[in-house]
Amino acid sequence: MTRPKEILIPVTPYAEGDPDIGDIKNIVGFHIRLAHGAVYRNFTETFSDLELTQKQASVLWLVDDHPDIAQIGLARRMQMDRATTMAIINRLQKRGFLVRGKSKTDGRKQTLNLTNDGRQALASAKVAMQKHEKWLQSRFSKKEAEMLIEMLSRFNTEKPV
Amino acid sequence: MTRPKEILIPVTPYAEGDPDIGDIKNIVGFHIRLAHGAVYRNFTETFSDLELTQKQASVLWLVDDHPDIAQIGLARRMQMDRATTMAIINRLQKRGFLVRGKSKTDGRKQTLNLTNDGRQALASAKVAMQKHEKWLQSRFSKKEAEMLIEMLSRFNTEKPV
DNA sequence: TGTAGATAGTTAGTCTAGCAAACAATATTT
DNA sequence: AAATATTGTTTGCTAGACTAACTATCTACA
Repeated sequence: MTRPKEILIPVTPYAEGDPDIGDIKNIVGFHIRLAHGAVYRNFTETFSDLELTQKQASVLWLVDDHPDIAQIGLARRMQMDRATTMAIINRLQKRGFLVRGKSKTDGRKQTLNLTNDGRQALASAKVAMQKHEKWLQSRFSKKEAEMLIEMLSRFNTEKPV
Repeated sequence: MTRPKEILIPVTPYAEGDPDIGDIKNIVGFHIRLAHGAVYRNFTETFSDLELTQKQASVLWLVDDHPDIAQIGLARRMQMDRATTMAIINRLQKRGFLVRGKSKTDGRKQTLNLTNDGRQALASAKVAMQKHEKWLQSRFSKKEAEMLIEMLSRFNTEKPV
């Protein structure tokens, strides 16, 4: 492991002055991206043994929480389009973690359910997730974590009223 | 534009109880990913005329802020590896937005600088960024936005002390 | 009822991005 | 002087996001 001599923290907490964007340090989007990258890297490291990505683990989790869910339901919950969802489901199916079935109520839809292997993978994933979340949440008090989640969820609303 | 009949907001603000991860709704990583996705999509929409990605716009901005910066400097600031940085620089160079030069102080390094086209693209990007940030920050008070940035930046520290 | 439009899944193709591994050239350290 | 580190580069692989087209099915309404 080589440590860079100069550790550049590309951010300052915030800047004084008016909110216009003279400085990249004040761009919320920039910070979301950096944070996402850091979280992604830690996730990948934590899950390297399991060989599951964030998306894949989330899909396993959601399918387990919602048996017989259709791809479109997954897509909505994870805010992905159908094509992307297909690709992810295909990968998980190829590894034998879930199976597609026929919906009894809607001929267009299929049902998704975990296999035993899938359930086992999810169980391992939840253990790893605990470690990952610990890494994340160690940076925040419980109250702060709640606040962070609440603030992040505001991005997923259609439009602020 | 077809609107889904059922709009699924995949989150609840937070859940009561202890912080262990029985529920995907309490996973910070999950929310970061969703938020990042939403921000990314709005960015892409806002920047569709300019045909610039988040990364590309950020690189233009940083090169403008730091003339003669080397690729490795950019990589550190944006937390990318060298290979990824290469690819992004190559794309921007191919479009004539920046040029590579020779560093006078270190034979291994190259200098990056914007061309006139690059400066022009950045100027347009900053205008679009203003719109994008407005979309983002409309969800937050000024104080909340500052808090959010501060909290997000905690992910980019090595380890919490 | 019958038809037009919406929805769900699928496939193919394109693009960005991340990363590992290797290599050459240059700097730094010992 | 030799060993090690750093920087840029190339190649190859992977995941993921998106568009466009197509089929099958369902829904709505004239």
